[in-house]
Amino acid sequence: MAYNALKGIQDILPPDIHIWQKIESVAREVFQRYGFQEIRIPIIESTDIFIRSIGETTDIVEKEMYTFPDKAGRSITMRPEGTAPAVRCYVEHHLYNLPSPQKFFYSGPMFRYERPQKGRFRQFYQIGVEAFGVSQPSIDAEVIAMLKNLLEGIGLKEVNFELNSIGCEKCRPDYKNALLKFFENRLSDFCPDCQRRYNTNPLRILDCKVERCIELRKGAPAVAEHLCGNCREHFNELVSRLDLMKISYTLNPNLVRGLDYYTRTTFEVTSEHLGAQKAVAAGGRYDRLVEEFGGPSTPAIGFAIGMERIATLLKEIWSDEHPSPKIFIATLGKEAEIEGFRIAEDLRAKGFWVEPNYAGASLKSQLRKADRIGAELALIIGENELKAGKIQWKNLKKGEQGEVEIKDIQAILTDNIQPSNP
RNA sequence: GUGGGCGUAGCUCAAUGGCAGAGCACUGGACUGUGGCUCCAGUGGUUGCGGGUUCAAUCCCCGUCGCCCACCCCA
Repeated sequence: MAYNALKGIQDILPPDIHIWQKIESVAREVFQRYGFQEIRIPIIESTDIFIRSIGETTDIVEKEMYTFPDKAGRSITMRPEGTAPAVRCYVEHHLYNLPSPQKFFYSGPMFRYERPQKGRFRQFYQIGVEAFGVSQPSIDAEVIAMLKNLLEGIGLKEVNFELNSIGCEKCRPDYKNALLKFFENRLSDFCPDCQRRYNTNPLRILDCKVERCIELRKGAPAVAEHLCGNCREHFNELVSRLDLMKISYTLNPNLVRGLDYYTRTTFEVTSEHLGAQKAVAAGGRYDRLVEEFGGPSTPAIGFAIGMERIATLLKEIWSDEHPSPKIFIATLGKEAEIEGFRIAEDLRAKGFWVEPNYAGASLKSQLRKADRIGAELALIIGENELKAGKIQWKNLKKGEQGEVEIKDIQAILTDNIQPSNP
């Protein structure tokens, strides 16, 4: 084997690709009902865009970005996530001048230079949505409902919605200070990672899995108690909307997003059927980001779905469903092969998936192939049939067989198979 | 970046310091032009790569590359 795909980067082939297509088609259908329109945005951007939005001290920016100089020496980065490019797009095209809200979705690969593991890759695919221009919590609830409908639409069950508010630029600093104060004099008892987090992202200490740290942080100030009036009201309203829609969720005060731009609402959908990387979708508000990118103050909210993780879950549900040919044409001899070629084109024009026999082979091996590729109907053309202007047909699922004049093929097809493939 | 596990046929995996195997898949035959089931045969390997120990290494040792899982972090 001369070449392999790069570490953490994988090919997606049939039959897996059919699961991906299913996810994408359901997503499009759901997004349309909620008025989210597709945008196509680049996979490379100026490096600054990600540093400014995600945060200079985050792991993503510090060590996970594919960054390189282009031929003119500009620093280019392959997008590690989609929100920052979407916001850049929104501001660049002055979309804030259009009626508010503007709601978009996009899909495609993201890139992070990480050590791969279950559910984590260096090139991974997301479907992302962003809604600009609404500060009311109703859109938070709507976006979460849309995500729920999407996941249900593709048949995904047994997922948990987790919800939190991390406050706004007014109340988050207060909370952070309260947290720092709480950890200050017992910091040396925490694990090395938490001691590092104390400086980089103290909210993350709340999420540490080390048992000693879990014990030590009991009694730490809760974010809910430090939200300002507006943020508390926003969160309460969101929660009551979700209750109204009978969407079940778990309040998780430790749900901290790693990206700097998040404000207020954060949420995550997790599954227990995955490995350590169990979030299948996640998102939140980023009310400051548009302004930071040079646009007018514009609230916004979005989420991203991890395609590989969803596909992993769906693989179990969607085990053997994949498209297969409807008709196989088996022929014996050059003349028959040419006639079969003509019939194949005719049937394809009528919308059927037709597989011919390309190379000469025994009828036995041709029918074996027809069976193995999952064809429903075999058409057999040999010397005898050519002379008589007829073909043999065989229903491979039922085992029934018969003979029909070539001009009457259509009747056999409608008796034996569906008129077209999905 | 850190830690652990694993690399043998297309796939899933055996094996022993002494001829490298099975199942599945693929091709053909039993059945001159009729699939699935059965039976038979065939194709397919520098045992990831490099070095070392040894009369002899797929096996033991060292290095290296790759994959997997976990930590960190995140979709």
